[in-house]
Amino acid sequence: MTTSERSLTRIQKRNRAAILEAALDVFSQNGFRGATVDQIAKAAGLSKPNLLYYFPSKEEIFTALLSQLLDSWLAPLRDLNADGEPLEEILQYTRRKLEMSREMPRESRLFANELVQGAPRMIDQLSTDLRVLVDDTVMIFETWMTEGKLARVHPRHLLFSIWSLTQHYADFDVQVRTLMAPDGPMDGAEEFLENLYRKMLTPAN
Amino acid sequence: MTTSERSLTRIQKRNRAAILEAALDVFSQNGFRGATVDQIAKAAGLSKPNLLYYFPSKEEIFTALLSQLLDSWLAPLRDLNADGEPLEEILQYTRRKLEMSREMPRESRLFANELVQGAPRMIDQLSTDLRVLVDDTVMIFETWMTEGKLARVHPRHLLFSIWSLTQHYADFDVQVRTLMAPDGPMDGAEEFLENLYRKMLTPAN
DNA sequence: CGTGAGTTTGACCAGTTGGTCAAATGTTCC
DNA sequence: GGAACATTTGACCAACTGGTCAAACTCACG
Repeated sequence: MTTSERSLTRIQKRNRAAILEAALDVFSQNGFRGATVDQIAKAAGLSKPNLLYYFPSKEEIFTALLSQLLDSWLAPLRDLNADGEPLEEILQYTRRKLEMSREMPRESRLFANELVQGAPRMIDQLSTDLRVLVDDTVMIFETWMTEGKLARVHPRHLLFSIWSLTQHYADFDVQVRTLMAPDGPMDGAEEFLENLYRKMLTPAN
Repeated sequence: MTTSERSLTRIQKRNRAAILEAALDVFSQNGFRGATVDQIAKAAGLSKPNLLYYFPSKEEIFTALLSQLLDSWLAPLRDLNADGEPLEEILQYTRRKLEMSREMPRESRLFANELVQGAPRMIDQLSTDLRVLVDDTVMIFETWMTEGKLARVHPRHLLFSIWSLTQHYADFDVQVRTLMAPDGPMDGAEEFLENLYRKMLTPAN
């Protein structure tokens, strides 16, 4: 946030929020380059010059949106409790990520879109914030494994697997939907994932 | 293929191939809308009008590329042998998909880009060709499970899991690379996946 | 070689897009 | 009620983009 929340007019608050909401819609559907400022403006119920009165450029809308979303996107991982029961913590995290695929598919696709094109506007945050968070998580995983509370697997690939197995349902929704029909796209997904991680991660005695 | 391979000039063959190769590069990096005809032309070593002499439009380049690639992309799945040893067949398939992520990341990203944006130019093939192939595969999986040669899991989610766990490494390469450094992005991936599928799919006795 | 078909190109066009600007309209607050 | 400030808009612009076209050039082949 460049401007402090306090100094914002009633109208500024409403319009900035509407713009970011509209931008999420449009960017997640079309990617950065595929989205037009006009589309976003229309979706936000503003004229293009009016939108550009609130954000100086398309680029700025996008980065504002990214930094606003990244935090909440990563929150479940931060909530991982090192003192909890390892397998249950991981299952809980997986469930939350799967739920986010269902409830926040636009956010998932926004990141997917950006990542698949090399994440030109995200690399900095990836290599700092996310990297740190992942390193911390990996240490937790390793402690659990050393203590014999979790089967030994590569901790980073474990994390990737959770991300890809859950976000897949949001990012490639069209494909999943097509191939699951007439069932709903996520029918049975939770059971599948719970079984997968239980079998893989339950320590051998 | 609209034109039969036979009736093509030496030059036509060379240039059409160069264009498709260049198009794979450009489309996979930028998505359909993000790619410009000029970029593709330059990458193919042609002028824009010259490129448009071989393909009538950007759209046509893209669809030609898609239909050319989809077959080879799905080949490993077609090769699944219903009479083979179930677990080994699946591990073999997983290994091949992982190898394709390493060796053909552009193809993977091309499809990912398209799918994440709702696959407007692929839906037909998804709901016909791919759907049939998946249905066939599901039947094989179900036979194996009924015979007790494979632990019972949701067959469609099993397939999705293989796709997402392997293609992840190509599609989100930037992220994986950043978070795996200083190790190579795919170090340990094969072992991780083999362990995962063995543990999940080995039938309980 | 020369001729007709195949290939290449520069110039061009119309539509789209990100962004600007001055003027008009609203809002706030004394 | 009006001055100062915030918001909104229509008109506009330059850059980019997909695509066209006629003219020039190159190549295969008799």
